[in-house]
Amino acid sequence: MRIGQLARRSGVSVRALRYYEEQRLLESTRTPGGQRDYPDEALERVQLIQDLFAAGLSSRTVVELLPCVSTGVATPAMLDQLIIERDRIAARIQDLTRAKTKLGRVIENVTAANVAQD
Amino acid sequence: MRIGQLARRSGVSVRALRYYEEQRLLESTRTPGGQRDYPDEALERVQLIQDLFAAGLSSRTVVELLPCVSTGVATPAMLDQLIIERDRIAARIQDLTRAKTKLGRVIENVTAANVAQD
DNA sequence: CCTGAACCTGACGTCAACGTGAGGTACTAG
DNA sequence: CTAGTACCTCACGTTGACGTCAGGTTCAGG
Repeated sequence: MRIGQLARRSGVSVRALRYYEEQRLLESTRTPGGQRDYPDEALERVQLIQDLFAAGLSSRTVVELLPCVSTGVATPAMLDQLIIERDRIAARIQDLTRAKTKLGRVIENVTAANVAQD
Repeated sequence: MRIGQLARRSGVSVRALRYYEEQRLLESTRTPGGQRDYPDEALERVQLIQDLFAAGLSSRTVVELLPCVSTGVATPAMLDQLIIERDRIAARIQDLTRAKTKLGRVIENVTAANVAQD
């Protein structure tokens, strides 16, 4: 599969895929002409990368953790890092939940005020 | 209260507080000498700003929503925006929860493998 | 009066994850 | 063989929320 197709299937830009390769998050073989060629598994991989990015991990962290995420094998240091990141995500969820609750209350207030006004 | 004290109390940097003012998120009166002077309520305000930033809102969005967040009065457009942001946060929580679950499974796998190895 | 800490205003630097040309090469259909 | 599209590699631009340095001013204590 070439880069354009992978981009369309995964929903990320061609530029992003090249960036992932630059950051060693994603590999590709090359055609004799020098164009990138991806196996089908690349799609999953890209989606995993996107998930981790969406979770706020940096590409540096992702590149460190990808091996054990895909193979299930990790050094103690990698395990520590995994736990750190999971906890960071959990904390972030707490933050977001608080903010959401706050906004929710504001919405209730505003709605109530508007209804009262009608 | 002067800017240094507000910074220490709120846990944000002096630079950040000046930035908030630049973005019209936070007001201050000035001493005759030109130094910023904050009322006690500024502390709450800063914490609210931080919460909204942490929730991924931009300063532009925050400056639009702050009035109704603090006063409880909103135009229909503001209400729409509030709802949009709340839903965005909810979606983000979903993403993070998925990522957390994924990492959690990886951690389980790794831990199981390591235990088996012992 | 004088010093050291805290403050002031510009204004340029940073960082990540790409976007966006520029200028050239590879692949595919007819 | 020749379009037209997809692809390639630089390499600079973007955005948001500040960090940081320069050069000067204000404030509190002794």
